[in-house]
Amino acid sequence: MPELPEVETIRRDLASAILKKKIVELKLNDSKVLKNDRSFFIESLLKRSVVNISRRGKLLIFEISRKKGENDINYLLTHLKMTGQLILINKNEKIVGGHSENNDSFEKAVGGSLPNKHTRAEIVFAGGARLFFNDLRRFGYLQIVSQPELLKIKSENYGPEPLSSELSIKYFSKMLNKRTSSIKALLLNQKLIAGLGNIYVDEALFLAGIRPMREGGSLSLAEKKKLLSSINNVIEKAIENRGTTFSNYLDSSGRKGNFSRLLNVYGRKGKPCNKCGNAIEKIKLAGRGTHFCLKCQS
DNA sequence: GTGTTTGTTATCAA
DNA sequence: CTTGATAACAAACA
Repeated sequence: MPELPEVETIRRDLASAILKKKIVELKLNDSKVLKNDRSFFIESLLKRSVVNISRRGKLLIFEISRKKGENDINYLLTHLKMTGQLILINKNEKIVGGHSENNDSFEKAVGGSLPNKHTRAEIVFAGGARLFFNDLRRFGYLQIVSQPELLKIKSENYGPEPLSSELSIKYFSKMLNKRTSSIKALLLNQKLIAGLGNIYVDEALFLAGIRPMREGGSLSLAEKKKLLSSINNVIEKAIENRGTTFSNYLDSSGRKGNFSRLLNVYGRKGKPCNKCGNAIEKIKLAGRGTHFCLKCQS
């Protein structure tokens, strides 16, 4: 389940590996993941290169080079949704392996050698590097958009980014004002705040000492401040640790994230709270598994 | 066979 | 128009 820190980790790794390299071959195995016409998709990418990689929330944005005489810039959007992976295999790397410490877990998480039955698309770069888009459940997608389309998507679908100046306490406070939804549901809403998913919402609420089922509008200013800094804190630390691997997230080298061992509540049902020792509760809220400590969160 | 996992959108309701 | 709640999607696993 890639959320902001996982997508950011992939973005950084790919940026240092594939920028300016020419795309020499495309293998599109599953038209369901393509949001464009197949021939348009190929024409938009083949014999071009990626000149920049950015991110908005959990959406990865590849800026594609123009050909001579072209004025409009196209972008390749990639959303990994729940089980999507982007794995880059360099020329002389073995298809499975290359990561000698955890070959077994790599192969298990990827679903075998590459490509495999979950490989929906493959991009081959000049020099031999291959980028595999794997997605077991096929919720993820690849989409070519123009610059105006990109700007529309970025502004209409996503609220402020954590760790940005746009996510001020003034905005955050106003955003929660008079809201009757649970704070959990509000934090999961990408239009209100971008990039958080089920794991980091639960973690941020634990750090702030706030129960997930509290109504957004019921938070005091002090609680809002605490929550905002907890969100920024957990996102920052998770990026530093290259994200969280819970079920099948892997970074672009096929490695797991290191933040998993720093989780306080997510996936820790019944285990002792790291602060007080009480058992961690798990309930269903906003349609999602929700973890919290009854004693430390109020 | 049943329940559970979650990011996002569609749909319906108030 | 805004807000909120819920189902649906998809595939695998316990």
